[in-house]
This record gives sequence, structure tokens and C-alpha cells, in this order.
Amino acid sequence: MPSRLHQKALESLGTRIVDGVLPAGHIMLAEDLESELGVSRSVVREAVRVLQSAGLVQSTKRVGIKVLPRPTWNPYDPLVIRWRLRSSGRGAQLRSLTEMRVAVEPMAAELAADHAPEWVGEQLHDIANKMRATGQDARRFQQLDVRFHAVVLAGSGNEMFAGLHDAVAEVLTGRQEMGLIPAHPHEEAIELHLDVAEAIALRRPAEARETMNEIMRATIDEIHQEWAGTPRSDAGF
Amino acid sequence: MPSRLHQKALESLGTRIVDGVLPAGHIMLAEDLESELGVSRSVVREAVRVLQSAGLVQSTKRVGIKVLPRPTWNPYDPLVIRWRLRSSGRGAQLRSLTEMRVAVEPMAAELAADHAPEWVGEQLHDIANKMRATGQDARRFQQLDVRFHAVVLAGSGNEMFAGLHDAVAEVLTGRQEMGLIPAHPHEEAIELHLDVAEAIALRRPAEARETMNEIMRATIDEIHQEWAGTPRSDAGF
DNA sequence: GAGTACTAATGTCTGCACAGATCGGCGTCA
DNA sequence: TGACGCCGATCTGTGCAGACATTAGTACTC
Repeated sequence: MPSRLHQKALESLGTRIVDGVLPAGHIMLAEDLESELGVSRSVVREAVRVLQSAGLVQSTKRVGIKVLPRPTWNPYDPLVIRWRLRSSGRGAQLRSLTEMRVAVEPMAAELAADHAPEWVGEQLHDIANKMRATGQDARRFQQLDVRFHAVVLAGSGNEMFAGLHDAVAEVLTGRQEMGLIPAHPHEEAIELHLDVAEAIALRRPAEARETMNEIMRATIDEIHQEWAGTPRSDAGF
Repeated sequence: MPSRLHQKALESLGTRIVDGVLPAGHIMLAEDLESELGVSRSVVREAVRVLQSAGLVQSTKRVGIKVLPRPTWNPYDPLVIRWRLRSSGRGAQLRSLTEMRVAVEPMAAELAADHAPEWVGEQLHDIANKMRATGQDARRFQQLDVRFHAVVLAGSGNEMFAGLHDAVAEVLTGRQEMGLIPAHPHEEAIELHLDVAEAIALRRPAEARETMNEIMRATIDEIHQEWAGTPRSDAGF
């Protein structure tokens, strides 16, 4: 519902930058962008402001709008994540997100077991049971999976952990769209989810952490091939 | 440089929202903001767009600019983090960031030991040695500390880990500004940093992880009191 | 209660003036 | 002659003011 033109301009510029079509150091002029995108100054300027807040560009007087190098991009900006998952940088983004999950989700489970209100454990139990009941429908299974991990992240009571939930969702849905998930969800994975739910409900932090850790290990095994060839970013210093 | 008028507007609105002066659900009109901030329409609009991309507000026709509830804020937006660290939400933000560090940094150390180029290990060794040599100057010591952890995060080769470095820096500098760090840096902490550097240089992932984990434990002990009373966010579901 | 006209607010466009950073010319000095 | 530094010309983003377009609540009609 929000402004269509603004989003269109934003999307056009953002995807081209993330795809590398507009490389770091490339300089654009606001006036050219107007005619190129077929929109007015105000639209271009607002889009550029948003890109600037995401660290993708920097606009300076007398020179123009410069595309910044990747290390300055905000890797947590939802727009940047979406664009990268649909670009050639997909492998690197997927690996980054998965490593983040591996680091965070076990601790989130531990914290949830420590501090989360009771209904979190109940809800997790509920979701895990539905996952078991959902036999064939891979799509439904994956929706439940997304929800399960979102509840754990939110249940940790840590806002930054909770804030990862849409990124995690995009990873999981993206995985399925590429047919990377086995049609038959592992029986073992389901059991692990049930175990996590129970550990959180019964307030057993160490057990929750370790079980979630096993889920993460399985996740890595499933997705590992995806980024097999992608090089690690050589963080400039 | 600070003549960026829209940055002032952004700061004014952002801090007031994060401070809770403008509560969730509060509705503002662009026209009122113009007169209130003493700026023109375009400035207000660009500031609002940036706030919108951070999830702090949503502007809809016929209604106005509505302040969104905290769960929709992007907890990774640098602006949001800065504002929260200077607001009453400081305790919660500090706890979130520290828990994030505890989850991420051990894994970052492990990944760095696995994949980082040699000069990362050398540089870490260098920094840790300087930390030992720096006796009294707490300020200098803390700068080195910030740099050490930034190099580890970047050395992991994970862009999302690397992206945490300025947030970590703000936590550490903020801690010192509040006099939360002992004047005498622990001899033990210095040894641990040296050990991490060595583990990474010698490509011992497990050791790097475990040693970094000990540093994180010490960090929690130092900072724990800061958020003693702050409630955990009850993630709405 | 469903449909419709109204209206208030954001969205978009355009012309103008200002600010400040870069570039190039000019003069000075070695 | 050549290098350096000052200084104005010029270019581009920034900010302002006012217009029109669009759309989503709202109230009114039937």
C-alpha cells in the first residue's frame, strides 16, 4: 500500500548495487537517475536517503552519489538481505545467516529455557506436534519450522535474537524454493524439535542448548553444499 | 558537515521515539513536524523515510505518521542502537548486545582459526602484546580491546559477524564512560587475549573458541549488574 | 447494511535559491 | 621554467515553497 514509486526506485537501485551492476566507486548523478527511473527528484532523493542509511551509497556535493564498497553495507538491513539472497551473492549471504543461526539459536534456546513464560514452552510443544502430524505437505511443514524457530528466538527475551526471525524465515523459505530440502522431513529432526520444546518447557537450559545445537548441525549438513565454492570476505583492515 | 538538516530532524524524531516520549501508536502529521522542527517538507519526508526503513514509524495516507511498537524496530540499525544506548532502554540494549557477543564471538574465533589469512593471527598477537605493554592508560587499553575484537569478528570471514564491530565498540566505550571497567585491566584477561591470538595463529579452532568463551564469561561478570533490574522483552505472539 | 461521494492526509512533481566541494586559472616564488 | 598556493567559476547536492495527484478513512445516502 505504501508509495509505489518510491519502492520501485529503491528496489531498482538496491538490486543493481547488490548485484554488482553498479560497482563500488561508481558515481551517479541525481539528475540522471530521475530520467533513468522516470521519476522526480523527491522520489530519487528519498530512495537515496534510505540507501544511504543502509550504507550502500554516500552522496556528497559536487561529486554525486557514490556506491560504497560491500564492507560498509549494513548486513542486517532487511532490504539488503532480501536483495543479496536473490543475487549472485546468495551463497555468501546464506552462509553468513546460517553461521549466525548456529551461533545464536542454541543460546536463544538456553535463554528461553531460563526466562521464557510458560506459554512459550507450550506453544513450542504444540508446533512440534503439528510438525510430526504433518506428513506429506512439505510446504506446511516448513511454515511450522519457521514458526518454531521464531518462537524460540522471541522466547529468548533478547530483542536482537528475536530480530533475526525474518532473516531466518527467508533462509528457510528460500531453501525450499530451491528444492534443497528433502521431501520427507527427517524423523530425527522432528524428534529434536520435540526435545527442544520439552527442554524449554521443563526449564532445562543446558539440554535445550545442546539439542538445538544438534538441529543446527543437521541444518549445516543439509545446506552446506550451497555455498561450497563461495569465498570468504577478506575483511579489509 | 553537520549542516545536514535532515540529520537533525532524524535525530530529534528518533531519540524521542526511542526514549518513549513519542509512544507506540502516537500519530503525527507531516505538516506539524515541519513547523515543530522548523524545516521544510522535503527534509521531514526524508527523515521519515529513513525512520520507516528502520521500522520505527509507518506513514499511511489519510492517517499520518504512526509510531510503531518496539518489536518492529530493527534492533541492528546503527541509529537505533546508538539512540537506545543513550536512552532509558540502555540496560536492555546492553544486555542484548552482550548476549549477542557471547553467542557470536566464540564462533567467530573458531572460524577465524579455521579460515583467516595468516596476517590476522599476527595482527592479533601484536594487539594483545600492546595490551599487555599498556599498563596504566585505561583509555588506550580499551581502544586496543575494541580493535582486538573487531579483528576477530572480521577475521571470521562472516559479514554479519564483522558487521557487529561498531556495536561492540559502542558497548565497550560506553562501559568505560560509565566507569564500569576496573582501572587495572585484569592480568588474567590479557593472558586470555594472548591465548586467543595464539590459537588463531596456530589454527586451533576448538581452543580459540573455548578461550574466547572464557573472555565472554569474564565480560558478563563485569557488566552483569548493569542490567540487573531490566525486564526481558515479552515478545508478542 | 451496502454502496457512494466527500475529504483529509500522504505521494509526486516542479521551479528556485543556497551551500559547499572540486577544478582550473592566475600569480607568485624558487 | 616549473612548482606551489590562492581564489574565483562552476557544478551538484540540499533545502524551500507551492502545486496537483492519489488514496483511504468517513459519513452520508438509499
